[in-house]
Amino acid sequence: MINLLSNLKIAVPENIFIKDPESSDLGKRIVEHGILLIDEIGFDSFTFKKLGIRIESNESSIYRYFESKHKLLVYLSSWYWAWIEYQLVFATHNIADEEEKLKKAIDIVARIVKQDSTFSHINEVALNRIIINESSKSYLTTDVDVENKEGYFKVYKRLVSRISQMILLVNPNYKYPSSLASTIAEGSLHQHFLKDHFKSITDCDESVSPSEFFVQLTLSAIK
Amino acid sequence: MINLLSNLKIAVPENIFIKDPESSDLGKRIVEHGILLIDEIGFDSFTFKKLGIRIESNESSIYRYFESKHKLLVYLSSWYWAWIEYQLVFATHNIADEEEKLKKAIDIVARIVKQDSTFSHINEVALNRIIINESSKSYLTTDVDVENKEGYFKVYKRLVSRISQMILLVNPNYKYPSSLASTIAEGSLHQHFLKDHFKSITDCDESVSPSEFFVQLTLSAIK
DNA sequence: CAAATATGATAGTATTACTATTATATTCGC
DNA sequence: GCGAATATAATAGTAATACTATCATATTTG
Repeated sequence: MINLLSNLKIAVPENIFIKDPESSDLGKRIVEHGILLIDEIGFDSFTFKKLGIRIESNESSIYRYFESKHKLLVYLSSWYWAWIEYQLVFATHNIADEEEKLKKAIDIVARIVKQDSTFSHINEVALNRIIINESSKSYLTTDVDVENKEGYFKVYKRLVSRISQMILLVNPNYKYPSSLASTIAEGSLHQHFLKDHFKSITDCDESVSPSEFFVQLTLSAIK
Repeated sequence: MINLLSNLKIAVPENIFIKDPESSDLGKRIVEHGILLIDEIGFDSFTFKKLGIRIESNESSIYRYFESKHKLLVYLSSWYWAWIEYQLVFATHNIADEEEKLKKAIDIVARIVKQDSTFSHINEVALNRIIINESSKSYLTTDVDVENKEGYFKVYKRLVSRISQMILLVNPNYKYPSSLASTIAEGSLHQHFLKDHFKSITDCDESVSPSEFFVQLTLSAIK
């Protein structure tokens, strides 16, 4: 699988960036070290100036790729969800039983991420931490509706819709497939956050995973 | 109920503020118009300078009540959850049946807020919108762990724990009471957000409420 | 090899999130 | 009713942020 897919590129909506960071060496370094720096100091403290120093490039050059740090976060979120979607489609493709398929899908969305060597400049483990800690800041803004119209969140919405479809294939009469799917996606990030910071209000730990919890929740709700 | 409780004060952890805003007229105006202004322009654009102009007071005076706008947000979140907790305790107190009790509790946490005239300077409807749109920013920070140790989030955690206890009273063998409770609390805010901005990934609208969805989800999971 | 394109360096701007200081009101104890 | 304490207001100042603009210098390409 690793070698088979070495030419694969994760597709992110084109209007999120000014210049495609995948198209140049500098672009890839911006994304690579952008992920590492946001993971280290948090999105709020992150600036293009600090990133410029880190990659020994110039603030002004980074602005040629992304209009703002907010757009970089939207880019990283889209990349992450497109990558999860690709894993989900790949892993569920040859499962015949619809219920098994759904269980696998939930597991992929809710599990903790492992490094994927297919995309050498992306540290998926660090990116996963960013998604857990920062991704909601990408849409909790006053411009959500404008940016949503521009398609900034379509990758995420498409993934949730896929899960929603899978739920309906297990039970075509279930009344809340979209709400359940969005609860699985957002809720599993939240459970990961809770186990790292607010342990008293989650049951998730080394022995209980968010995947396990959401599989039980989902199957009992729809059956 | 309104007159009965006219002396009631919602208790917020004392170390969140420098000076208790409930203790003076200016303090109340800071909270009152802080809510309205954050609701209008969003937390990210909100500044103490703008609030000072709005209430015809001085930026420096506001800093005598709250160390930063972040602390004001933590204060507002705590106030909100303490207010929800009080409603929850009050409304479920005389329900004998544990399942009915839990259903009522979920409804109170997940329903859309109506104005409560008990606290005249607080616009609960605007505050509810702030909680939906901004409250996760109060804990998605690099200092969560420090602030958590200081007790900044204890009101929220206590509310989730109450729901968790109620779940266990319906089914003492259910494996994930805390994760389910935290999913209800956070998830219902998220569903409200989705119905306002990302309609395609929720089933909630005028006819289906987040309360209804989470009641069905919860009861089928634990029974 | 010239032209186009990419990157780098520098400077500048309005705003933010504060801190510090001093002045002026208001309230309180006696 | 007065002096002291406390609350609020006014002003100034600071380092950092989130950019924009301009010009210079590499590098690539046709």
